[in-house]
Amino acid sequence: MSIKQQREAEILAAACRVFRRQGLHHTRMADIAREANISYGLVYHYYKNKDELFDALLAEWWDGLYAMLERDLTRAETIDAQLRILIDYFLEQYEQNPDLVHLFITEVSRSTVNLNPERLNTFRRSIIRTEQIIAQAQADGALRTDIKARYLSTFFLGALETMISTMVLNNQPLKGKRLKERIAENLLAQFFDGARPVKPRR
Amino acid sequence: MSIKQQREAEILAAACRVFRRQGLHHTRMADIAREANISYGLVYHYYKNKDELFDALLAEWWDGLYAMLERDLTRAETIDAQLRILIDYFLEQYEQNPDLVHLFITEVSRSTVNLNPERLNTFRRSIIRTEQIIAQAQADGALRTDIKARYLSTFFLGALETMISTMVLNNQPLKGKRLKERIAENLLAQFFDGARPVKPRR
Amino acid sequence: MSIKQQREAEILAAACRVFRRQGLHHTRMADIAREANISYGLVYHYYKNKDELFDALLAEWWDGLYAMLERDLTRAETIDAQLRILIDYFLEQYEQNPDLVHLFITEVSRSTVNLNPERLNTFRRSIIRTEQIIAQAQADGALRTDIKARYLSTFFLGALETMISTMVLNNQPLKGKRLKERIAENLLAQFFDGARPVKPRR
Amino acid sequence: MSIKQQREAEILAAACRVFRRQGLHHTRMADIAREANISYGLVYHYYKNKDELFDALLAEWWDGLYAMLERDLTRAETIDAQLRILIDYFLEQYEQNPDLVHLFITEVSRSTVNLNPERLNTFRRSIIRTEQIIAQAQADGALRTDIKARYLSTFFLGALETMISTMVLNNQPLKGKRLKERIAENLLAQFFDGARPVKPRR
DNA sequence: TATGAATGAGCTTTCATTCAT
DNA sequence: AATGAATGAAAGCTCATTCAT
Repeated sequence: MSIKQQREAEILAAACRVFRRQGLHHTRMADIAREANISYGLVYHYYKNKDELFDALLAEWWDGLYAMLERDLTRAETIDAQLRILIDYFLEQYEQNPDLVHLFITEVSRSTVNLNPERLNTFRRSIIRTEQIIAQAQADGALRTDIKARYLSTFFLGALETMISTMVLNNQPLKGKRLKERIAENLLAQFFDGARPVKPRR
Repeated sequence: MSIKQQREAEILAAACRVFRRQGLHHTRMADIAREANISYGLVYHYYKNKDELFDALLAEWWDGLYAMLERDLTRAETIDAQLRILIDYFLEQYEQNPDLVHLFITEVSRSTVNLNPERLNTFRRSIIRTEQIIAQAQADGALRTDIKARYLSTFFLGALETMISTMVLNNQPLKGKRLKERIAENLLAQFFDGARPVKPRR
Repeated sequence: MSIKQQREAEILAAACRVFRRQGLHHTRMADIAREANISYGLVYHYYKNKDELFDALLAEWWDGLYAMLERDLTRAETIDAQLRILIDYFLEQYEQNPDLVHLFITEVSRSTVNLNPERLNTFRRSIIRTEQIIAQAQADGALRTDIKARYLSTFFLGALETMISTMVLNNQPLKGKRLKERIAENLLAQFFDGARPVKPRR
Repeated sequence: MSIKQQREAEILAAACRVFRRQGLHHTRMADIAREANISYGLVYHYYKNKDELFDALLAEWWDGLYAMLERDLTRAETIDAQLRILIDYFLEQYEQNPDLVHLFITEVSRSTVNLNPERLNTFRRSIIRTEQIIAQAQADGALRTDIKARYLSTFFLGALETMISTMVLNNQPLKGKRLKERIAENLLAQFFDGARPVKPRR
């Protein structure tokens, strides 16, 4: 990793921490520079402006999400496995980089004003991709068809995202494989089988 | 209704429209004044500053939500009826005042930086109240107990909120009793019975 | 006293109290109205604007001071009696209306920006008048001549004014004839005989 | 002297000039910037706000005054020498930096609203210190004791301050050693020996 | 690469004053 | 006489961004 890349990573990491603490709009370029222990002029040496810095910060997240959707999801065979992959991806991301996920949740997932058109497009494609997976499962007879794929998909993603949000907003760390597994299983159980008292299927 | 109250309502309505169009942070007091066809000094005559104006705007929403929780939810007998009330409340709010719900979704539901402590507290109590309802239903044998009330509650609220969010972010109007009913029923069906192909219960 | 005059007096009294508390430049017209228990629109009914209100407030003080100089001072025979009259006038004014004297000391005596040309003129004439009295006493052989009248006058007025200022700034009330007498006698004693240990004159 | 210190000095000097011309409350930050030939924002780069700028301006004056009191006054042997030092300090300050002394006289010496608590404290200590010197001289038999130290001190400082004020308010420059000496001697002569025609002491 | 001085547009806020009622 | 709604000029202050060094 070159010195330049190192500096860029440092700045991004610093920006991420400050954004989490203060929110995107209450963060000054000077705050980021101070957090990174550099002068604020230098931030501009690496990033053209605040928007570009913010965008660079999201880039890794987006790229990872989209790549995952294309690669892993397509490969998985059952809808159970596919949704599990989706859940695991988010939980792992949160475990590894909670600040970045926090940023996504608070500044992006519910408002599009902060996104440039390209990112917004990636965002929409991700959601549509999930919907397609659901629709395919319906066609395969693996999911009920009396609820539109669009709704099922919304319900699933909403539950997942809110799960993460709750942890984010309460500053809950996500430590340990066991906890992640339980969350994933609970979410899938509710999604597939519902919240009614468990009756042995068949 | 006094002139004062009328003006306050006009300003709040104008603010709501502008906030929706431009987002909280990209809205200037001058924008609100222009939208309300008054001088910007007058906005300050009625509201001390932007934060207080924003807070006043949320107050109706919060007060309505919390009052509903206390009144209607407690009265309803089954968990099905209770959750239906919750869903209906949000859908009706969105139907009647989509801008305000938009504001809630984009500026509040996923970030707490814009909230003063009192509002934040009301917010948290609402979530806890929902959790209590779920827990009670578990105790009554109406909901499965192998998933914590906290998780079930999160999944439900997440699905509901994302449903609304999707409409909000796509600027979908919600017109007509039929559409609201279908959405509510779909959400409840998924939540209670799961996404698996429908097998006749019992 | 007509109702109109009563109202004007009330407003002036209220203004005087607020000016003392907050200073001329930190006082809003609304503050004065609130202190007088009237609407701020009404203040404008009686006084054209803030400057005119301030000027009206000073008018009594000025008029009294100037009249006294013309009337009493001229009549008194010795320089001792004349200066005593001057001192008594200030001390009595302070006793009766400390807020007004406070205003004079803090907002007028050391800065002329707040005065309109007419008032400024009266102010200057008062000082010149005092100087003339001193000069006359010098000519009569009652005061030393090796110090210019201008200086002697300055020293005397400065000592007097600072005496009052000290009481003003420390919020000392001036109650009782005895205290006033002692202050006056001390001031005259120092001015005439100096601060050296008392040696019997003659 | 660093560039930063230079700029700060420039801004202070500019502020001092504008304050003198327009008065503290009629001076805009923009006026100061224009006077210093710098951009508006740069003033804020160096001083947080107008109050802090004003305070920084007074700091030199205060610090000098207080240091002088502690150093020179304590060292001088007779009360004559001590008061002469006090007078000389003010006259020299005025000669060197009339604008700053003007500011002190017009905005500070007669009103405390513009002072922060720390400066106010220093101000009060200076006055008390002078009083102590007078009291000591009384104890030593060098000054009369039938007038309280507090009054003698007030009379002296009042005469001195008004002397300076008169020059300040009339925009009299103070040029030349001779003039300063005469003023000082006159003031001391009046203070010590009084205004009566001179009778040879002893 | 690095600094932070310098800029100024743009925003919030204040408040004297006017005016309809 | 009385009110307080309404106006908008005039400040104060912020901060993204540029630029000389």
